[in-house]
Amino acid sequence: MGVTERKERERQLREELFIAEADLMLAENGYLALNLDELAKQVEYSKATLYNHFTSKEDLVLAVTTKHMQTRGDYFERANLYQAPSRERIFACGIGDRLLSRQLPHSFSLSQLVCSPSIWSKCSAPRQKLFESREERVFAHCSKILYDAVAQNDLDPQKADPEQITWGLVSLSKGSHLINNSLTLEQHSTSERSALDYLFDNYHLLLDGAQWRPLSSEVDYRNIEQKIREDLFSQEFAALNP
Amino acid sequence: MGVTERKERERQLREELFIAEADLMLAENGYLALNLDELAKQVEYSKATLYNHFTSKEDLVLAVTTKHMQTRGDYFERANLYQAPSRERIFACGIGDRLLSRQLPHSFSLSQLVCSPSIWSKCSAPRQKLFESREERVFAHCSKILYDAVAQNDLDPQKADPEQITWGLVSLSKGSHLINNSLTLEQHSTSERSALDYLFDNYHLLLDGAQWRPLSSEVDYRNIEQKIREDLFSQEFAALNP
DNA sequence: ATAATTTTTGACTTCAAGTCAAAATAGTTC
DNA sequence: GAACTATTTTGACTTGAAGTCAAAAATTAT
Repeated sequence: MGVTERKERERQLREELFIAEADLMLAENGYLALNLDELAKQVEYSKATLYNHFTSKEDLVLAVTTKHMQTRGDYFERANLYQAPSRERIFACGIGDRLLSRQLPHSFSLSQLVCSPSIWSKCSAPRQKLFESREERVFAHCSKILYDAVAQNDLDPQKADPEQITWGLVSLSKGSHLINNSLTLEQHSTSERSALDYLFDNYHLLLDGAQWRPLSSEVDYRNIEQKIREDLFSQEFAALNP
Repeated sequence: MGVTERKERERQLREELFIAEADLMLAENGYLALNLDELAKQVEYSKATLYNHFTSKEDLVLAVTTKHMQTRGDYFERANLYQAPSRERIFACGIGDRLLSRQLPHSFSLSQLVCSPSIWSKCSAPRQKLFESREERVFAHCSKILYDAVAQNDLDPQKADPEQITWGLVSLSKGSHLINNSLTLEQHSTSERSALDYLFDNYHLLLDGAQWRPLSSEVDYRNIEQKIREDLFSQEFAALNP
């Protein structure tokens, strides 16, 4: 008798509906403007039903963010499995990251928010665990690429610590997106380009500094960027600008 | 008759008291836990008096953050006026930045917060202007150092765009602090060191990538870090660990 | 001393998160 | 298919904090 299973499936579907709708609203107006009364009306359930699924507003936001992190993991997996030199594979992670931030411009500020103590502490333990495992998966793909880079002699761990490089790249990405979401910082550019426009250039500055071969003086990473877009993310990029 | 002046001075002092107390409370428990009823009790004024000074809770937080930005500007000014090669001066900015984040560990998340649309839009125009000018001052000191680096032939603008480098360094700093404040990200380190511990190493990776002379293969920036601490920030660092 | 002005405040409104007992619905048993 | 049980849903409620305002208190001017 599959009644329990069917019910569970329905519950799952309902939850996904809630998460998807909350995602839309978050994309629209951000966390502080997210109103559960409004969301309840939108999904045509009562607010109390929402609280049947999520322990708090924060818990709901964590669920949305976990979904985003799943997608990031998918993109990084593709990058990791890509048949290319290690430096191209790590670059592909960056391109996937950038793609995600175009598809879901609010994903960066959400994951910041969710990892801050005041939000995190109000989330349920199961959802915290799930988010952590999704995030772990993202890091595991990075680490694998770093490991291969050393194994394949593209990177000398004596010259630059692989873990350091990982944190450098993550910092660059997070920082650039942060600046991009900031209302004041952008203004200090004298050119029209801003932190996010320079992100890939700065990746390569850092990787050149670490002497991760091939250096950007040896190959043209602008062309390689195009190649990676086509090889790994052609559908997604095509769908971006309709 | 200096009655108006005296009153203005008293008002100013009162405001500083409010800001200082709010700063303490923010350092303690963060933005979401900041309660204006509690703050009013603490400073022994009514909440309505607080609203006589600040148009909203957000406006108060912006005032706190502006004070922090003033200090950052002071540190960057010191770095800019330092009699040393350009690369040491830009490094000194990084050291000042890091110092500030030790003195005021909450300053980073506050300035993030304040520049997000939902907060920024609830602040008064005069305080927005003030914050922007404080931030502008910080950038102006950076730009001056970049300009000098090119003028003194330490940096070739053909190889790496000075504006790009600025954004790279700012991204690295913001990103590392962001990670440091995140409850989940830190866990993915296999060593005990984390993003912030690697920050200066990554600065130098980036600056080496940009070929900003002297390269870290030519001089020992660990020693230079000690020198800068003593030359520019000795008092502040001494006061840090009581 | 008194009138005018400014400052301060307690009591209020508003809004959204979160709770809960009762109603509605679905499933089970005879 | 009626009666009983379990689960799900909900409207109406409580709570807590931001923000408002008219009146009281304090200060200054005449």
